[in-house]
Amino acid sequence: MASAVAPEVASKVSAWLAKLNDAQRAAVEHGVGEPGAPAPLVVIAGAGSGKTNTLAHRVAHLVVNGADPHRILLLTFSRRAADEMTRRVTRIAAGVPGAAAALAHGLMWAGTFHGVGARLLREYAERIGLAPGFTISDREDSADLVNLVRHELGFSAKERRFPSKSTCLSIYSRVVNTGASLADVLARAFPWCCEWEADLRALFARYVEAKQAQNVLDYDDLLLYWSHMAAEPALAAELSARFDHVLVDEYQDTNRLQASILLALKPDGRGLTVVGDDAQAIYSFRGATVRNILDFPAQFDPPARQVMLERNYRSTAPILEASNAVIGLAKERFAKQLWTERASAQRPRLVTVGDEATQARYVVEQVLEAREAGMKLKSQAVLFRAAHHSAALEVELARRNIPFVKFGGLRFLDSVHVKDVLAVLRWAENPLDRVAGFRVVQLLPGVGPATAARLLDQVAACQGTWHTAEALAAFAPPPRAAQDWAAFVAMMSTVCSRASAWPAEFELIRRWYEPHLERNHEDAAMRHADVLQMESIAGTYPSRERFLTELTLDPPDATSGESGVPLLDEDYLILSTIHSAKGQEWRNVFVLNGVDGCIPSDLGTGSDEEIDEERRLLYVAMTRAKEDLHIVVPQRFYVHNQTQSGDRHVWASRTRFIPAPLLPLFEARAWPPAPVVAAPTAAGLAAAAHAKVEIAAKLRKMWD
DNA sequence: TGTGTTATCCTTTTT
DNA sequence: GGATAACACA
Repeated sequence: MASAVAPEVASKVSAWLAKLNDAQRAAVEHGVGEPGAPAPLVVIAGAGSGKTNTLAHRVAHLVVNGADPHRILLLTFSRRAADEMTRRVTRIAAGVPGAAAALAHGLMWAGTFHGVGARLLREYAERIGLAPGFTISDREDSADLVNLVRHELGFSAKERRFPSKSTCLSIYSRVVNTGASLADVLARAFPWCCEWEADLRALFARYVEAKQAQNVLDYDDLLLYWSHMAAEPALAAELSARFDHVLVDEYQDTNRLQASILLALKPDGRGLTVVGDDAQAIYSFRGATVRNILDFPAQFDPPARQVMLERNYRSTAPILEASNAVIGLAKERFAKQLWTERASAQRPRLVTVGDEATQARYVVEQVLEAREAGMKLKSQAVLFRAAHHSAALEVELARRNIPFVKFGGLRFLDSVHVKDVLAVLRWAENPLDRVAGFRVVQLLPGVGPATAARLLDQVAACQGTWHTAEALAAFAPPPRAAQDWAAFVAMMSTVCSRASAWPAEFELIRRWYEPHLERNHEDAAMRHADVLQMESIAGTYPSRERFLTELTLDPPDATSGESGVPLLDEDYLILSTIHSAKGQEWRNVFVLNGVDGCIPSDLGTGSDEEIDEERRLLYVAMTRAKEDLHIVVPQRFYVHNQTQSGDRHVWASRTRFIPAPLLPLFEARAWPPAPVVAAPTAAGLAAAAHAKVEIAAKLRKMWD
């Protein structure tokens, strides 16, 4: 194949190959130009080893050598990663005539497992007995449905408290994603729920029935249906033949179910490439298993080719040494030692501060200092284990008027008002979506769960004969809701019949919703602004169906410290959970709360595996830094979760992942620097007395 | 049957 | 310190 390439193209290809190191090049060229589909390949790519770049080059290389981009499936961890990859591939292949033309529409099949699953299922829906108009319910809606079922089965009235709706859903999800038995999952991950095994089984059975009756799929279903579809002999060959190359990024964070999909698509592994780093596996809480990548080669006969990328291009040597040392203490890991040529005299800093407020001030001052020295805010990031760890910092940043964008944690979509509006859309899209309908009708004053249930039964009963709006009009509302009923029916009938085009119907819904919003919420003005923002986002999607699907699968994940997201050309600081920071890098990185109880989280210290996962989390955080790394250790820590007694602090100790023998790899210091204390002379005492007077005066002045 | 109030849970990370 | 469930009342 390569020999068929024109000379000027060949020289361009060799130019980009020359920029890669030997291992990267081996990964890029593997099997390309040989007859038949390439043998299976696994790339173990250390942090900062140019993994994304290598994968992008491989895709581009395949395309330049004749692969059809429409027949390449690229599975990434997030939508953002997929877009980034598509951009790079297009850029690399630009200038190669045939390839550039083929890539004019980008990569058609780049996305997350869930996103691609949703697309395939819509396409094949009718052949697998699924109504093509299915809606996808997010975590919260799925939990609400579990809750409905739970009440229906009478489990809410048990003498001993039944597990909460979200616990039930987590258990269900884990069973589905790991392929383990319910008993195993309960024993290993939810030991306190073992006594409920039989009831849970009944609950899950009803939950599945309810989803099917309502034409709703949850996240897990997107994978589950895909996996069953790919295993179905009638469809397997067709699906498998559809893609010549399947490439998977971040393979260490995939679960058994996802691995089974890959295997069904490419049973002999030919055409399959997976990339990942076992040292960065941080998603076992959602069923991911590092065994997927470790056991990948032996799955095939002959075993998959294995390429290791160990040269780090990102961090300076001292940062890398410290990171290597931290991960080196893990129990089980893949032998690999990252190295770099980027020398620096600056070791990572281990900074002890008094408390969280001081930690916030330290970060802000260091950020501004770096900013003064010419480092943009955007090149700096603050990382933390849990979303709420940044609370004190956010206050300080707001106070000092420093713009920031936060990734991870609470989402736009989690707020009640956003969910209310989405529920209207989802109900219109899918009249059988009971969770959505249940939510919508109860917005009307005078309508509660009982009336809502009656109404929904009636809507469901006349499916096929009547439309939703007609069923609503025929319903006799309770007296208190009578006044609002006509407007409600009018709005629903316009939206259901699509009498108003997308996205105009959004405005219709907003206008209907406004009075209810104001009646139910004190802070209606702020919430109203969110709804308006959602309206403008909605305008960027071609249809209601696309809007709903993509919003649940890929919710906007950044929240801004300012009102409204900062403009793109504006400079802002990045705040992010460590999980959301995966795959990214910054020149200057701060890790908050480097203490036991935060990293590792005290909720994750049950088993050795859990502790090792927390260790990898710290490793991921540290390896995001290119030039400077600060791990901040507050000594005094406010206890959020305390019983009655109230205002307690706890004395925290440095994270166990940086034990004493590792300290020489860090520059340890305290902040603010301890003042040089002179012996208490008479003059000193006098000065101290003077200071007291000044403070007292200041306090009084506060109220002038 | 709907709603407002109080008590009690749980509290990580995300497609 | 926030959401959710049980409870009492209208």
